[in-house]
Amino acid sequence: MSCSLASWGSILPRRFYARPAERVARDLLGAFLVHHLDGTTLAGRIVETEAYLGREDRAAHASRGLTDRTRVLFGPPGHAYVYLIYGIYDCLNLVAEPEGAPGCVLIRALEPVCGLDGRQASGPGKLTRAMGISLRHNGQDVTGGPLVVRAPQRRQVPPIDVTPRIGITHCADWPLRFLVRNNPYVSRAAPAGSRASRG
DNA sequence: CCGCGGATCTTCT
DNA sequence: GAAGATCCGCGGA
Repeated sequence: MSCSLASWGSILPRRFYARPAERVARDLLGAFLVHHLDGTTLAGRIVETEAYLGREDRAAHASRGLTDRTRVLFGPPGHAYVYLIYGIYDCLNLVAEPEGAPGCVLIRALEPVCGLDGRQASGPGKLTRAMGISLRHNGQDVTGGPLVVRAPQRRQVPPIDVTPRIGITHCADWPLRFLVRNNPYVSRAAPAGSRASRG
């Protein structure tokens, strides 16, 4: 992999995101998160995601309904939802589902591709720090602009593991975490017994 | 290797 | 006023 644009596919269109969050989360594996910042390009391959749903998902911010904070989640798909966690780290999500229906995908780990200069991007808090992503990106369109997601150049689906989500107390056993199998850049390995797959 | 506590602050009750 | 989609460093086995 390199910083050359030829290494990546085209920008994922809005219709890619206008689907159930768990489908979007799965299909984002292998795609590239690309950030053009201050004349430089930062990029990484998405290797770990989690889906967060709507009302029924008590682990999701959207389960509390429409508030100032969750407005972006109810808006059109293909936008960034960035929030501050524990007063320290910013977490990046991509809004899924058709407009009006809440749902998003938390980006949890990247395999460094370009410009990260040795910075770790494994873990949602470290990822945003490495990529220069912060609260100012909240609500930004990721189908055009400085922060975009691009398809793999070849539409090859990597082997995928499915596990419960990390660090939550509600709905802690729902299988909504997706990771590229055996990839060394995932934030945590798949717990024993929770392994599932799709080729 | 595993578990625990602290940092730090926004959001919602 | 409490909890929280995190991370790091410490102590013990």
